[in-house]
Amino acid sequence: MTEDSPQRRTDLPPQYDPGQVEGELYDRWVDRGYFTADAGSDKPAYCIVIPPPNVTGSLHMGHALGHTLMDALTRRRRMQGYETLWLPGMDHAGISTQTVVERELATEGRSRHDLGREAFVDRVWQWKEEYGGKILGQMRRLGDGVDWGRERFTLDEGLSRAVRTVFARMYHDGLIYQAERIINWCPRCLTALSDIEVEHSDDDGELVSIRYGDLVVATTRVETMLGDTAVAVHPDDDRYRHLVGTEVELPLTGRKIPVVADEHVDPAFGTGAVKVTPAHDPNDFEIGQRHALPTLTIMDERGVITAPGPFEGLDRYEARPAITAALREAGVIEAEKRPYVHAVGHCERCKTVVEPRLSLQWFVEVATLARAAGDAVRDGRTVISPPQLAARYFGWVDDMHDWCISRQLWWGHRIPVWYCSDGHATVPARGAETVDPTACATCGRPELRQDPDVLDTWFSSGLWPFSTLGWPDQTPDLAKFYPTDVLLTGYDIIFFWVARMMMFGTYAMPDVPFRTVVLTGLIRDARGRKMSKSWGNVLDPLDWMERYGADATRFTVARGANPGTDVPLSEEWCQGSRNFVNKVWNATRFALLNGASTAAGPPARGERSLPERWILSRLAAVTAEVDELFETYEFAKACDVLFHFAWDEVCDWYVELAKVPLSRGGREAESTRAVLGHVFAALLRLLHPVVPFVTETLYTALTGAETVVRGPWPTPDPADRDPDAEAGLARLRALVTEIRRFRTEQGIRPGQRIGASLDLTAAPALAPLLDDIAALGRLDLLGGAAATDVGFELDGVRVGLVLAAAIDVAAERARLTKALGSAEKELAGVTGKLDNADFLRRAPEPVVAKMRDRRSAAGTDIARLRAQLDALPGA
RNA sequence: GGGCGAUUAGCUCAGCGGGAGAGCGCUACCUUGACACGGUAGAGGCCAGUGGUUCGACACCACUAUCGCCCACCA
Repeated sequence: MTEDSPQRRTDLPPQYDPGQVEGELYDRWVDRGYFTADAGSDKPAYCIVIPPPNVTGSLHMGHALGHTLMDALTRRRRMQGYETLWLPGMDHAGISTQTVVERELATEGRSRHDLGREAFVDRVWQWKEEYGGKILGQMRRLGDGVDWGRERFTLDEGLSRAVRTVFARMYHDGLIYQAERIINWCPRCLTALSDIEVEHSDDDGELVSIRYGDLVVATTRVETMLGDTAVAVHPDDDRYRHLVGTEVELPLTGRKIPVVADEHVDPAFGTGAVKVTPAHDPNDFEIGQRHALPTLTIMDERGVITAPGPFEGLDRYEARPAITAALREAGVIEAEKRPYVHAVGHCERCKTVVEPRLSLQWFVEVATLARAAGDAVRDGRTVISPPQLAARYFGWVDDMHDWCISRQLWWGHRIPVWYCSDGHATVPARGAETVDPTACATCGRPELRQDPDVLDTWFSSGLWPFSTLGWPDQTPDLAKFYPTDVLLTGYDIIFFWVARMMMFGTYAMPDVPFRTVVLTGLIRDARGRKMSKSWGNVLDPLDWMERYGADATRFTVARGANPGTDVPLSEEWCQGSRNFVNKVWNATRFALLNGASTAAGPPARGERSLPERWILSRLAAVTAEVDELFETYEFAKACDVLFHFAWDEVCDWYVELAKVPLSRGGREAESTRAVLGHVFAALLRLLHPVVPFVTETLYTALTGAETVVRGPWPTPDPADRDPDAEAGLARLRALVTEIRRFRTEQGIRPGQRIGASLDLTAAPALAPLLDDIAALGRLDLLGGAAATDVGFELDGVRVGLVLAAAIDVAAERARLTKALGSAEKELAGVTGKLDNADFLRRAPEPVVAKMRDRRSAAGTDIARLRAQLDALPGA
């Protein structure tokens, strides 16, 4: 087109090729600094910190979902003129990473102990530099608009200072303590685990009844009997009351152990008598505490029996049958083994059955922290979206056990506690938290050694929202961007992470870590199952991006993201998204080929044709709707609204209607070009947060602008709303559809004409259509696809469904009769309502009005159908 | 053992007091100068069951059934 300005492009290929543009565009965005935040800016701040993926990690569908949504939120705010910061980074992922490197060492036939601590940690860093952070490149591929200049790692220098500062302060505030407790122990990883690193599953066990002197106890853990130091019964249990205070003999050992009375025992379960093993069971430990029972450890850290005797050296699972056999031989097995399903804890990382183990560990006392974390949500300083998931959050923070934070690992933040030779603990002083102590705080001795253990990974990730912004220093970033605006993550880590950030944030900072928590669902396959390697149903976003493009991948996950519900995915969905992206591509291409332009802006309201009034009205409505859906994190709906507006309204109707004036040229064509340009520019901007690449390519081609990344985000113009035009188009569409249906059902060929014979005076309801059509000119140019489909002419004001000679009169009569029947039924139903006094009295006025409309519409339908029936040949 | 949620078209899901919807799949027709990664027209549903509230219930309430998920130290 001759009007094209030089920088605009019209030479786009008929199929969008994402691979060709995505990488180049991303680099350009980064190079131009679009994602770089300025803490000194006057613009309002908008900040999201990324949930740090594991260094060992690779981008999976869960990331694709979360990152797409975070990117969309940030991109929209950026377009709106906010100073946006989306801060990237990674988590050192204690156990995971250590395990990966240990496995690598194992292939060389070595263990971490062969290397020693320092060399091993060096080795992990080396691994991290070489192979870690693969996911960062994959984030670029997805289009994540993060500020790479602010990338952080949970083990980097600044974050380590934050960890030490918080630890020391909490210690001095009495919120961190050391204690000997029963903790969850993984005999394979050889470390303590927190409660949430333990997964429970219902496993098959066997309940064995064993006679201890005058009592019979039932247990699923026969092997721990070697460590029994009592038998407990309920204090009110009359069966055993006389035995309380006496002693019974522990089989195989000859040891005498006391019978104690304890409320914990359920008299209705089993025999009502419980063996008590304080060193190997958390309940028994507490019973032991209450009755001052000795703790007898009979198993080492690998789960091997250490009690002297015939079972010494056996693994716990070898010991169980061996001891059972010995008990049977001793004649103390009371009943046959009974199958029994019970919940068994497994190590989240390696699935090994967790062993409760008595050991000295560091704990966070959570009561006050958890209360503060709960209150922050209760009083609305932080909002959880969707709100129904707040219940889960409260359920957890309101009933939380103390958190075991020490791990017997080497990869992580070393616990900042030093011991003198007398075992006194020294923690860096308040105000000098990052300075290593040089003398024991208790006895002044100078020789100190640091605690060998490291902190739970979640300790450092719990500080993420402020440690990444520079805390404990008072940095400009912290001042500008804290509290952050949104924390977006899957609902599965509400306990692991969200609650912890809330605890630390409310403790260490003057305000909450984030204003809103947006929880997404989990990724599922097309049949709603979890994705897992063993099911073979894992979908890979990298594969999708390769074959369908980053935009299609993003649109697919975003379109599935209904708040708080799981996101089913399948390759077909992604193909659909790819098709949609291509549709947008081609429609914009059509606009470009026809000289669409944003230079002039849409024509004045009084000079707009019906289709122009209609599409601009719809654009205003959709803009407002999409904007609101973004505000409320309704991503799936926002995508759905845009999908249908773009495809059904812009492409299928407006573009087709636009062909009429475009073919005529002149002022009408000018006006159409301006409207096309305006509508497509707005549509591309609305779509940009979710599908950034294709929209950038098209927007710059259409407008000649440097980028769409900087906006502006469209704002709806309420003055464009035009209910009359929307109603007019609805009538027009209904008529065209009716004509097309008639042609299809009658088997009328595309080029074949049909003549008119319906007298409009018999169908007055059609009259308003004529005005609409008259405004458009010839009906045979209506509606694109309709152009040849419709194929008959508007004859002055006379129009009609014209029955050609060759139609199947009987079939048409049958169809019309059926339609007449349902119209009469509708009329009867609605009339019945309107004759109902109760209805008229109680129903709200709009409802009544709607009923009247329906009655009137049914009436005209009946008249029209009768007229058509009468018009049939042979009537 | 507690808590939460689901049950709507073949599949995956929206709708949540007044005319049953979408995507994919399916049927028929169409190589139409943006797009076959397309177009047009269709078929397909006692909205899990039973009671209740209401002028009116797929939507609200109660119970039942089935299926999920989360939490949980009854051996």
